[in-house]
Amino acid sequence: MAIQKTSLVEIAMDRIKTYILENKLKENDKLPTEKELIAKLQVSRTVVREALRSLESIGILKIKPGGGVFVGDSDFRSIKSILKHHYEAHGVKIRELVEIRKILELGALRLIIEKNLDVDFDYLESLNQEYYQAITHNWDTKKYDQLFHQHIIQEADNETFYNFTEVIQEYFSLVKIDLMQSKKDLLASYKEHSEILAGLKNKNLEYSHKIMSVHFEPIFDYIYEMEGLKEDGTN
Amino acid sequence: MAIQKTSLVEIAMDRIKTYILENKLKENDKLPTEKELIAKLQVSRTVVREALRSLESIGILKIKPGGGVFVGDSDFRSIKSILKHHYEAHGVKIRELVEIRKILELGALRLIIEKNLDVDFDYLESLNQEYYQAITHNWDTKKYDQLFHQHIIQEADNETFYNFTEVIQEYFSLVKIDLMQSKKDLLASYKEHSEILAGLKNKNLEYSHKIMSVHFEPIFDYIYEMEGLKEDGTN
DNA sequence: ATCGAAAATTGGTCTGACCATATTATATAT
DNA sequence: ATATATAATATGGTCAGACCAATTTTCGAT
Repeated sequence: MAIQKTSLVEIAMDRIKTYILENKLKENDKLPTEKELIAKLQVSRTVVREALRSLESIGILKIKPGGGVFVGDSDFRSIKSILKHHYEAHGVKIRELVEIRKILELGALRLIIEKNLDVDFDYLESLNQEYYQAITHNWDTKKYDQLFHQHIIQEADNETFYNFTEVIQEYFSLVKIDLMQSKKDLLASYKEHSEILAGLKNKNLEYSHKIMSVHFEPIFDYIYEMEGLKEDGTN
Repeated sequence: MAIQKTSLVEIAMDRIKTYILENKLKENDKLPTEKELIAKLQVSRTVVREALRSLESIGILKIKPGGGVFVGDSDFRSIKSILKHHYEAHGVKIRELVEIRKILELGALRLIIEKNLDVDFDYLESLNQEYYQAITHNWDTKKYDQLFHQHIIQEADNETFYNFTEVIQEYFSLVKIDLMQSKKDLLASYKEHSEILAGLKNKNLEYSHKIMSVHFEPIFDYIYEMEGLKEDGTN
């Protein structure tokens, strides 16, 4: 078993992370300057800078030239950028992402109903009405559809779940998918949204699950059609 | 709107990422040396090094002292380390993680049945038998239980789904949770595993979902009890 | 052809310098 | 006294050159 010696940069990274935790620094709080860190950690500026850069690239820090070093936002932006590169390098099967989204959406419905949560139906219905307006006015509907689904997940009262879903959604948005829905399809989609809300109102898990499944069907149809038309596994 | 000038390091990072993509470098493939990158990118060694370090910290590269720079494994190790820090800084509600796990496991069952996948029941049953042995011999059972669940997810034929689940699992493993199951509870758990497999064999989604839900009940009971005993939201 | 020592390559760290931007202090005008 | 413009300072960004440590390659002895 080869014991690999830890580099000074890694040690510095750990100590800076620990510094943040021990001092309970929150987002945008200021860290010691490079010069101070050099004194504290007793290493060269090279090491301090490489450590800071690394921590910045994983989103833990934010470096403002001329200003100082600050604690970064915990918005998982760095995770999204990692997935972006992973996608560009390896591709991803759209089918897999859609399957995941379906599972998550079904799961959100389950959480809402099983935990007997109060849902902001007024807002969800207003979102769906905007969706309807977009459909009838031939605007871009995708945005409104997405907002609706996103908000249902938000209603599941699970922040971690919501965060992960957002990451998946970001991943998903990298993939070009144009499933050219006719106005008839879109109106059906709108109707399904309404029915899902009805299912939620009645706390009918089975029904809302059924409708949500139907709601995903055209997407799967489209995907299976696509998969039949090409060989490479990048989409 | 403030246009922020991009630093040379960021530009270098982009160019190196692009280099990997354009040359279709795979895991462990070698990149140009620092010296060569300095010549290629026409920047100082400082910039090249900070760019390489940053790319290493997000898992895209792997730097071997004395050896060279290589493409990193795409095992999401960096994402896990980001989540680790996020957990240490913000904590996480166990309830949320368990809810997510339940949703994912139910989802896996759904994918297997809806896609009519062939499942390696022999292996799953052998895993469950090991679980049984561990229970009766008073060994540590957690490992075997985990293997069983992990493999079910693996059977869902969705690599992205599996990867995300693994990340969640890693996140989960950071949390200390000891739900002290009695031998009686464990035997019930073992039985439920068997019933889940039976449900899968019969392609009975409803049944396997029901058993899986029951399977999670003691965990939720434990968690709700815990939540009642403390106020801080860190667990 | 094999093995081992020597040499070259490669990344790791240190120092000191200079630049650009942001912040702070100071002087000035009102 | 306050507000504003200006200068001084602090901070991160980049560059250059040097030396160290680990790895890889080269090459001679066997």
